[in-house]
Amino acid sequence: MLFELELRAATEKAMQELYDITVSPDDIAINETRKDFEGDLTVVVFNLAKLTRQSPDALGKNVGDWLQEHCGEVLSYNVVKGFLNVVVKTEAWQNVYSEASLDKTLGRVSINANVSKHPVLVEYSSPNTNKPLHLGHVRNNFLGYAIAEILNATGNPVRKVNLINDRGIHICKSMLAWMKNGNGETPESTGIKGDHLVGKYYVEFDKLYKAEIVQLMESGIAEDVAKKTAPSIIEAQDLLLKWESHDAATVQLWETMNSWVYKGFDATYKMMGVSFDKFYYESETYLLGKGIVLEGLEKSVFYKKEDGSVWIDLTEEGLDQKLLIRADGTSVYITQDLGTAKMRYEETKFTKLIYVVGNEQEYHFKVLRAIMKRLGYDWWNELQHLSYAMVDLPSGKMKSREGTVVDADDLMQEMIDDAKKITQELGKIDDFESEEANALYHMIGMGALKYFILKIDPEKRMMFNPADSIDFNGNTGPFIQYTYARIRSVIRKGVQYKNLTGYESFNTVTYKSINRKEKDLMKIILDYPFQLGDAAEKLSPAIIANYVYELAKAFNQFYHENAIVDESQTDTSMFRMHLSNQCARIIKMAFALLGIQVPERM
RNA sequence: GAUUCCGUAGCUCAGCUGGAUAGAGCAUCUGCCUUCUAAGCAGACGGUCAGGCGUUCGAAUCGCCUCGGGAUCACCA
Repeated sequence: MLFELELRAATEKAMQELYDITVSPDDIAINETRKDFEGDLTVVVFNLAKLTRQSPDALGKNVGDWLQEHCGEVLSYNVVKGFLNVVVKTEAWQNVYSEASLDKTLGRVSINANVSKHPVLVEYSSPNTNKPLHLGHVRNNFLGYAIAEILNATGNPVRKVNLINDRGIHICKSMLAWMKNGNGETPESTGIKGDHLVGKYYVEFDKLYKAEIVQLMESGIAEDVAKKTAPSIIEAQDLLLKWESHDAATVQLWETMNSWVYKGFDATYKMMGVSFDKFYYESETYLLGKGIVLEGLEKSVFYKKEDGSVWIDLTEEGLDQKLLIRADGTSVYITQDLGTAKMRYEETKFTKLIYVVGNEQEYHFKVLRAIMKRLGYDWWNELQHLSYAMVDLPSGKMKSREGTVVDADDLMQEMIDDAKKITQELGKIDDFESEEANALYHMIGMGALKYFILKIDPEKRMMFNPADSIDFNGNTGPFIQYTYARIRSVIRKGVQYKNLTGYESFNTVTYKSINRKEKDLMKIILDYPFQLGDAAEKLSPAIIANYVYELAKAFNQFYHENAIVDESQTDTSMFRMHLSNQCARIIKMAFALLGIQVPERM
């Protein structure tokens, strides 16, 4: 909040001079003044009053007098039931507004001036190559992309990385089913997108496997035994062993099927509008942890059991004993992660490594941090887990093996189709060429989907009901895109018909008759850098999303009560054009951070 | 069982480092397009902030307990 720090400091000084009492700045509570009272900022004086043994009202009055006398920015004040409401001079708002609008980034650099040259790594997406992406991945991808953009906007160099899980039993299952029933099918021969084709065989494998289990159980075998001894799972495990021993035919099929999947993922990522600076593949990193294990044993951080398995005891940290190397010498998932983290640090000297991963892996990342700390890497604390909750369907959890998923490609296509339908019904862009129109449908459909997902706090589980389509009215992406398009339209008309050029360099300080809605809008505009800083600190794109909504709403209120283009009042028009333009700039910039584009017309 | 996250209007969500009368959107109902884009604006309706106890001048917000939901506690990844 603008002027918060100044007011805090001034209040502290007032207490010192008036009462000779030293208060810590943390003890001074400052809020935005509620709409129903006069004022901009409010000092809550109850705890200060206690120190002076005065009534809150009397103290409020004394401090208010002092502020009015000593602070150039303070116009007046009023005290209501222990709340000191301070009115900041309009001139002061205008000065800051004028300065901020000259800044191309609207104040972003000032937030974080002394950042390191070393990058922040954001790892997200991290798909398995045995099935197409679904709604859960959509949340991951949107979040990861947005958080990388937000960190970048606050001055951090960012690298987006993707660790693809391309090896393991899951891909062997798809391979096996394809070998048995594939008849040489390819994406080209079937016209099916590569990731979907491979996913189809994964589901087939699972059906067969389940049927075998049922059969075994009917012949009197216990469930857990049946699960381990079903012929198809044995075959899949054999296939994995063959892969690990570099069997040529197996490796070739693995490469072929993975290449189908990558082609499919590329298309999906492109549709999503997300990108990566670097891809890592688990088939290349899964052996990296061995060095860490040796190091841990040497430092006696790890210990070896009689069977040869390697462990760490984390009970002091409130965690458990954790396995790092199996008795047969193979490594487990966390061992790979330890090795990968170390390699990345050596490569990049990252200032932070942010893992965008679902909250079911919170324990895993606690363990990861704890082990790195024990091993003495002082950057252990820079490993951060951006944890997000699952997406719920009304029917319960999504299970890709059972086919109860919302497929990412289908969902995006539906959103774009809905956008097309609604746009055509409104009939505002009938003059668009088809290519231009399709780009707009894509923009709106994806905007609706991204905003729908990103406006929700990552920590909270979100409910998605495929039966109710995502809204295009109210607190939605299209509402905000629409506000942008409307501003652009008004500005175009102002320039075209009323010759209001040069509004961008209009000296806004000279405009004296600011009204209530203009000021409200100005205050929200000036809050942008603070919101951005908050979003970066909390790793929460939802803060940006909710802020832009407030901004768009404030603009719409202003728009309805004030004529922007008015030939008789050039100054007023110029000021309002300037204000509208600033508003549009922020909407565009902030939405870009969320990966959402805005149209000139819709 | 242990750890952890969550529970706010019929539905989807803000607000949570303690502050004034708890906010939006959707849904339902009512107004506003021969002035700049009505995907908009204005209004009505809708709340025991899961429940209880405590701390405090003050609790949706902090602490404890209970209830309800999720996740995790694997020689899976």
